[in-house]
Amino acid sequence: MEQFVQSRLKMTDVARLAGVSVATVSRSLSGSPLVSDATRARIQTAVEATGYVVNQVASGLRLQRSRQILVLLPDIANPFFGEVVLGIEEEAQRRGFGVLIGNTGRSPARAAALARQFQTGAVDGLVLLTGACPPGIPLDRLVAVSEHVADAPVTVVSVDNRAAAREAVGHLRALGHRRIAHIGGPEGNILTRQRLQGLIDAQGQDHDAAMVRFGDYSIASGEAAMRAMLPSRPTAVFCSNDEMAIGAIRAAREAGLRVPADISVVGFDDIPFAGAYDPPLTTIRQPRREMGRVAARLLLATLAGTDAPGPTILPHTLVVRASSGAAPTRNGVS
Amino acid sequence: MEQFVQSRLKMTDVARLAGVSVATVSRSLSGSPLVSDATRARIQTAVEATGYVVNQVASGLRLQRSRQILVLLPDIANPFFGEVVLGIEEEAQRRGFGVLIGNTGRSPARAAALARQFQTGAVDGLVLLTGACPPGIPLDRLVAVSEHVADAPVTVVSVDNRAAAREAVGHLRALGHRRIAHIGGPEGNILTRQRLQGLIDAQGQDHDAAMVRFGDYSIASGEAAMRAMLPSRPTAVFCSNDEMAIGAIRAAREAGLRVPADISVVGFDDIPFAGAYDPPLTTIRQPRREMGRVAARLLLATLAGTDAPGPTILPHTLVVRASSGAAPTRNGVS
DNA sequence: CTTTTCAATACAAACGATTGCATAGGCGGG
DNA sequence: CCCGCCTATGCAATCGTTTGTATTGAAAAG
Repeated sequence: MEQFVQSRLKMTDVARLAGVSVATVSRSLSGSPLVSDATRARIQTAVEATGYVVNQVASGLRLQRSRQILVLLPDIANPFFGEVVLGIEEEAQRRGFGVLIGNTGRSPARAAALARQFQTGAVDGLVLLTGACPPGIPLDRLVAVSEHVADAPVTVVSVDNRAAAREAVGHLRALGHRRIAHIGGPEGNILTRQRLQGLIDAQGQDHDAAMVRFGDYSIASGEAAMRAMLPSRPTAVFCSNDEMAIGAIRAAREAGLRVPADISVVGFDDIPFAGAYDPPLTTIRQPRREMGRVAARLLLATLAGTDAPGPTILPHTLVVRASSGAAPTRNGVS
Repeated sequence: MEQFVQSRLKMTDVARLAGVSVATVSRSLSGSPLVSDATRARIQTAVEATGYVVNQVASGLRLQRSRQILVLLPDIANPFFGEVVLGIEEEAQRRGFGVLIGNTGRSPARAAALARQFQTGAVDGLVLLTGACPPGIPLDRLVAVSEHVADAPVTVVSVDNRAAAREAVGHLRALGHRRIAHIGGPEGNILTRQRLQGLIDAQGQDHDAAMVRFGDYSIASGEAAMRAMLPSRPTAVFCSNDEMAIGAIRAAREAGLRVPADISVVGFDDIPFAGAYDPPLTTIRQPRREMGRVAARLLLATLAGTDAPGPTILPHTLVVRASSGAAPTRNGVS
């Protein structure tokens, strides 16, 4: 009834079985040319017979590297990150690196605890999907995605947020909207500022600072922000992510407005639910998988000492769906 | 322009600074009573002055444990898991354990690579949120959540899926529905079978095997399954998760049906988007955070050798929202 | 047949922390 | 005043790999 649990094998066990020293086993396993074919074969047999795998902890201690990277994200439940992580994994795997994920939960303490994984040698590098960078990480071991890191010249892989916002708002203006509200991310955040700036670029004279609110990227915060702005009678709202856009739609409906007939809504990110919502969300698609891939490529290149090539600003796409439509005419006749 | 990067400190550095041996530093840091208060204070000062943190890799090698647990999930983008992970982290943190997350992407190869983290001593235990258990992990280092593990008597923390399904379908029957379709998870899966059984329990004579389809928990698969079943004219559909329920709603609408006037939809899980959808989804809420907490508690207890107490079947809740309503009368008059 | 050379292997010292055991003082009792 | 005991500390082995430096044996060169 016992599960088959082999007691942890050591390299010495394999060595004994193959009739060689651990040095030879180690060299054989790491593909050194200093091992004869015959010996290599015997070792291979022994490894397979025992199911031995090298102890990464011991190896990591000796080599001072682990061939693992750690992805730090602020909220594992946020659907934006899934695809980014896939991109990272894809690229890491190709280079023989493993990927671990750490959830900081927006808590600096937890971020610091995870960063210890690095300082301690358990991982070789970090990909930050969160703006808060734990202290004490050398810059060449770090790449950020989407979020700029405060107070540190960390490489960031992202879209051109300002241009994307400009495009989103331009789309609304082309539909005749002028009274365009905005629900941004956390106030003060660089991303938030960039997207707001894009809105202002597009709105020009029509920009109304009273129709700007800030949320925390949650549905509830979008709902609250929208409710607060409804008295100003916007005909459209541009939201800094899709969750807040969904919240905005809910608030608008609660007030008896139809989307998009009475009010148009544009989101950001194109998370998987965006296209499935009713109405399907018009939004800015970020090339999330590619962003992950590029970030990993950059990080692994710097870890390897190679210089990291290629652009870090990736192209976004405006995805027009049913949540945005022509602005209502003044007398209510569309 | 250089970032402040302290070269990696070793315990010897701290020891030298405090004027003691590494042994004493080690003892002091691990709270041994064999260190005098004066020495302890001096060491503390030195640690703080240098910002030293112990090298977990070296420590792990010596101690043969890492105080880390690894959560394996099949799809990091699935919103079901977020809250579970939070529960796990909460409990782990309380016990001084760190939590890492591994994304298996339903690929056995990746699962195996992550399992190596265990075999290699980088993590002490595993929480599986995926049905596929990588081979070679001792049973007492494992706890599963929600999904049963095939072919192995692994402890599983879950709700009573059969009873929950029975309750969901009972709710529909109480609303007058008899022609109830079902979209399950992957065919053959234990979870899928349990929920199907609950449906059959509740439907009794009314159960129609022709109105059962299986999906892969994605919106698209729910949509496809629903489309396939619409010709059978169900008045309600019970889906094995919320994404597929959303897919079902989309398919129904595409066919010109109103939800819930023409067809009621019930989901499972109560993911964050369920309540925000239009219409808000009637669904079975799983106590996800608590499931995570219990799983972590169980795992850490067995790791510590303590016997793990308490139930592993947690209570679910039927959350009635607007996607379910009275069955339409035969002549179309409701 | 000796010497050089070279390929293949073994030896042993790291990597950085932990811990059993030895030891150095300090103190009380005789 | 000396001895034993106890407390606080140091020494050194250990965890499992990797790798620079022997070392071995055989083939090539003389």
